[in-house]
Amino acid sequence: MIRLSRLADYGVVLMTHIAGDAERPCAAHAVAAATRIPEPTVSKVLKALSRHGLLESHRGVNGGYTLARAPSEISVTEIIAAVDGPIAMTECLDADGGACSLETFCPTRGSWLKINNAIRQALDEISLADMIAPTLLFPPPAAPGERRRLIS
Amino acid sequence: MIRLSRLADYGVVLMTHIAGDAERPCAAHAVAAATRIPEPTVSKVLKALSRHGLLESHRGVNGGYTLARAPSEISVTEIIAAVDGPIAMTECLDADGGACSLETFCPTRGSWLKINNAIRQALDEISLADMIAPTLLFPPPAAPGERRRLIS
DNA sequence: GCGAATGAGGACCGCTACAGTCCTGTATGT
DNA sequence: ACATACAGGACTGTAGCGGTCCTCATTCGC
Ligand code: FES
Ligand code: FES
Repeated sequence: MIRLSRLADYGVVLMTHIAGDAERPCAAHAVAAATRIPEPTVSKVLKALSRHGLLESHRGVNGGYTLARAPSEISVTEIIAAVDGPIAMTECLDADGGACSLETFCPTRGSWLKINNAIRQALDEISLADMIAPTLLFPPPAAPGERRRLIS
Repeated sequence: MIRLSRLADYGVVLMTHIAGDAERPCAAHAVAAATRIPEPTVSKVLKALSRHGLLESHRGVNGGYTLARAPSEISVTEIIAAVDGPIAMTECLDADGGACSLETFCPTRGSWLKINNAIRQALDEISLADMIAPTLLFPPPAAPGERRRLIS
């Protein structure tokens, strides 16, 4: 029902991997090998991440990427936004100039803001550190055949 | 950063419209005219909604659609799910059979569940009634030039 | 009973946006 | 100098989405 682009997902996975690899710069191809994500794509995502100040890049031999901040200081929201760009949910007010013809008359707009705030808040509260850490908070792994719907 | 499909958005708008029109059946073309959404599309969305038991349809002359339940008993989640179908955010476990090769090894999976729960909960708490009602809870209308990002 | 209105349920199709690839610089360390 | 690795594009194929249309089933008014 709600879709997060795959690239954004990659972003999070890559960030967690780099976060787990201490301070040593991780080269793109190394991360690609570790995560099994095609290398050019990894490179692309990593570049986006670094362009938005979430990663620091080091060129040259033995170069690579390191986290720009502590894991606890990086929220999932930032990662997603860096990769996907700021795309609004409803596209009513997407770029500039109301694309939506109903604009002020539509009774749902105010409510969408409320919803978006709720979601953003939920996402903001989750830091990269939370992503690495305790899987213990969650129910035991699903049975093999079980099919988990992330969002109903 | 997170996208809700346009059809799903339409679904919510249409539902609120019908909810506002009391118990009299609303024909598809009437709703289309009122909402300025192209008629065939309205028809499509409405059909999906009724197929999932959120609307009741009445055929024949003076037929149309009415809410199947009270507005307060219909959550936004249901509407979106009815139109978009249950699509998970990360597609790691999208349909059946893990499409994601990392499956159990990926440290982020547990956390995604947490995130999804948070989002689902936020959405579940909002009923159709909430969508119609008080826009008063929210800050005053934005200044003309202001550009609101729904989700950063 | 007949015909108009209205929904049901598909088939169909163009297009955008996403995912993925590649190429040509530029910087850095050995 | 050279190998390594990032930077920043351009480019492309494709799936899914948004939108349209057509044919049947049902119900009501006349
Ligand atoms: S649908 Fe665009 S403002 Fe409501
Ligand atoms: S990326 Fe698929 S389970 Fe983590």
